Amino acid sequence: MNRMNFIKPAIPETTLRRLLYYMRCLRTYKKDGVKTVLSDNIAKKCGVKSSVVRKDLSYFGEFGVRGKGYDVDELCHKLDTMLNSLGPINTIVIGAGKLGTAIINHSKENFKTNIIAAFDKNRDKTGKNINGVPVYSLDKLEDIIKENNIKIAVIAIPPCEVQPVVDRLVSAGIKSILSLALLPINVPEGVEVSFFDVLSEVEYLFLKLNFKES
Amino acid sequence: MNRMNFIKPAIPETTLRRLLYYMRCLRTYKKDGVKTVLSDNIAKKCGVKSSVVRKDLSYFGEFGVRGKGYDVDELCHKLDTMLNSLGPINTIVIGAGKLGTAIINHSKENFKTNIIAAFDKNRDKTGKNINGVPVYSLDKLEDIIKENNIKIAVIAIPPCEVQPVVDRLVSAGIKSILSLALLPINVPEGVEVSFFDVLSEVEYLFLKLNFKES
DNA sequence: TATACTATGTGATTGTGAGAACAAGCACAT
DNA sequence: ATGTGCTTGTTCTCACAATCACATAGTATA
Repeated sequence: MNRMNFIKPAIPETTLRRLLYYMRCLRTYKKDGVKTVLSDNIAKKCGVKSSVVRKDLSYFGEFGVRGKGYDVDELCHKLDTMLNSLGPINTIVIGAGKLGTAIINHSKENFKTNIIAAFDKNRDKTGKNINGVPVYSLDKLEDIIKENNIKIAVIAIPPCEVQPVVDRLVSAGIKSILSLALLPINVPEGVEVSFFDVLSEVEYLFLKLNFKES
Repeated sequence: MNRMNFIKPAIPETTLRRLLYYMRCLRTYKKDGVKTVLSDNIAKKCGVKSSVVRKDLSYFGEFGVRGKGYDVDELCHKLDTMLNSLGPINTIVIGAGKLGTAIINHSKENFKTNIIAAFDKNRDKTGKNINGVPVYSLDKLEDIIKENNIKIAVIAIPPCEVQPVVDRLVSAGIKSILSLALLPINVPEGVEVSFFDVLSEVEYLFLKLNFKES
């Protein structure tokens, strides 16, 4: 049954995360000129079971043909349309230093996520462009967020300056913060914070290896 | 009950991940000179329930005093000791380009994760040091992995070159791969792959906002 | 020393996601 | 037209994680 038309169905977070894998996978199939795929093809590529793929897709609709599989172009298109109907993925980056710049440049190779503005307190950074993305003074923060109805912000500034900026982001309407600084930050109910750091991920993998295996 | 001394207890993955948050949180408490914390203090900082904190900690031992809370120094020290007893978190980075270099430099500010070697197929990169980390030719891959008993590798090379390198990593004994390239990769049973990309994370947060809220 | 109070540690319960198995449906051959 | 084979969509079961609630054990105070 197609639940797509209902408002806000309860889709598991794990499903949403895997959906990104599937999309990625489907795009490479499309690029390679593959016409049809089975749930098991996708599953193997993404390292999950085929029943998981089918169940995940079933949250969004019926896309396949029994006995035959999924039409790559069609599935790709339908999922894309569905996601585009949610509006553009607009985001801002706080901090136009090394890390911020790297993220902005990296984003230009990715057509999904739009970084529409960067912010820096440093005078010699503001007013310029980084790969087409304007760098504003932090004074403009609230204005830009409200004008563009931004809900997600990426924070790439030194740890000690994080909390005041977070407070401003929250009161300006930001609902989800991706922090590249490792220290814990305080936000009110309803705002989500995730941390993002390669070395933390390595630490986690390390713990996992040590506490799960044999 | 302290399960630390038993071999490979079944600790939930979610607990392991949160443990990193707690540690991070405890270090800032320590730095701020806070002597004692309650499970609820940690919980609020990390965005979880206090009972979750207590249960998570209980997998590793009894660290608190009823009616009083946790001694910050003591808890910090005990958890650190426990993790150090697992041995050093040694890892290697494949690819000494922009991304690889950034990670290596970043790792120098983090005392937990040791990057002990980098690899690159490019002749003008090999033989040099990046912030103290030697850059080897890819020929040395298997030797270094085996000599140092490396289990985790971070891949920061162009997508098209990923799969052959993965195959070599796996047969050299790598158990966990963190890929910074977005394309799916194939590994045998028992080897885990995670993907890591800021913009994918933004995409995920976006989906989460749209499919979870109100 | 006794009593009230406070916060931990844990057993029990609820909830949620993964995996397996099966029913349903389409294509194609005969 | 009908049957066969194949893969999807879905139900059901199991396992695991989050949450609750309470017993436990310490502190503080009079």
